[in-house]
Amino acid sequence: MPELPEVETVRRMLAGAIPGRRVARARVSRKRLRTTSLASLPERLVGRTFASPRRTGKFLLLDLDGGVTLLSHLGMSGRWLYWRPGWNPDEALDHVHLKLVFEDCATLWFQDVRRFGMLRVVETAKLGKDASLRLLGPDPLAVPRDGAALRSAARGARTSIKTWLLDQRRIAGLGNIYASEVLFRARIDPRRRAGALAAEEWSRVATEIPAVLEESIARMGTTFSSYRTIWNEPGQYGEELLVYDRNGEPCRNCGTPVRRIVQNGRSTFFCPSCQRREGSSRQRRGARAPARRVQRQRSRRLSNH
DNA sequence: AAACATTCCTGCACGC
DNA sequence: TGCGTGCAGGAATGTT
Repeated sequence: MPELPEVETVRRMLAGAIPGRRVARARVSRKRLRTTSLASLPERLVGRTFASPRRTGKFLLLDLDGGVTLLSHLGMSGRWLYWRPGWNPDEALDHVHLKLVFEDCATLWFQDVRRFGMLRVVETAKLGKDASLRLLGPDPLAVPRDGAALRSAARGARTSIKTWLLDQRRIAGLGNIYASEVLFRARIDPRRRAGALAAEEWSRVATEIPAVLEESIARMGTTFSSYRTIWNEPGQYGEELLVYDRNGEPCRNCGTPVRRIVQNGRSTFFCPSCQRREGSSRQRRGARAPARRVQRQRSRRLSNH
C-alpha cells in the first residue's frame, strides 16, 4: 500500500544504499509497466552513478550522474528490493521488471506483481515539465498547520472531504489508508463536502496530516498486504491504525463499531460517533445553499451507497 | 470470491 | 447553444 510514508521509508533506505554506486549491468522484463515500455532503460542506466534519491508525493526520483533521473511509482504492488550480504532473493523473485547490478555486485530489484507501477528515465532538468509530476500539489509534510492554504484550495469544492484528500493535485501523498486515519483523528465526517469545512476544522486536518504520516514513517509505513522495505521487511504501522480496515470493530476512542462506506468506488472507514458535526446551530446558520441545490446533493449522495 | 493499496482516462452534468 | 471545469466511474492486473 505504498502511500507517502511507505515511499518515504523506501527513499530513506535507498539513500543509505545506492548513492555513489555505479550501474554495471541492467536487465528489464518484456512486460509493460502501466503504459511504458522498459526496453530503453538498460542503455540509459548502465555506466551511471546514483546520487541521493528524492521524493515528490508518492513518486521516487532516483537521480544519476549525466543529468538523468530514474522516475518510479510503486502503484499498488511495486517494491524496490536491495541486496544485502547473505541474502540473494533472485531465486525467489517473480515479477521483476528491472534488475540493476552495481560494480561491487550489490543489486537492486524493482518488483511489481500487478504492474500498476511506473518506471521511466527522464532528463533531470525536465522533471518539472513531466506530465506525472507537473500537476502534483504540495508535500503534506510541509503543509502549514493553520489549514488556511488547504481551505482556500478547497473553496467551492463539492466533492467529499475524503475524496478531496485523495486528489494528488491538492496534496500529494495521501492515499486511501491515511485519508481515513487523518479524518478520524481530526474528528471529521468523511462524507462532508470539502468546500464546507470550517477554518477550525481545516486546521485540525492540517495538523493531523503530517502527524499521522510522521508516525507511520517512524514505523516504516503500513503493510496491508504487499508493501516491503528495500530489506524485504513489512512496515509496522498497521498495528497503530485507528479505523482503516476495522469495519465493525470498536472505535478505539468510544467503542462504537467502525463503519465502512464506499466513496468514489473506494472504501472509507470512520467512527459514526466521533466523526460528526458538533453543535448544529452554527451549521444551520452556515448553510446558505438554495434549497434546490441541497436537494440535488442529497439524492446524489444517497445513490452512492 | 469479492475486494483491493495506485493513477489515468472517459464522459456526464453543471454553470457561466 | 457552446465551452470549460469538476466529478464519478471504470480500466489496468494478480492475489488473497
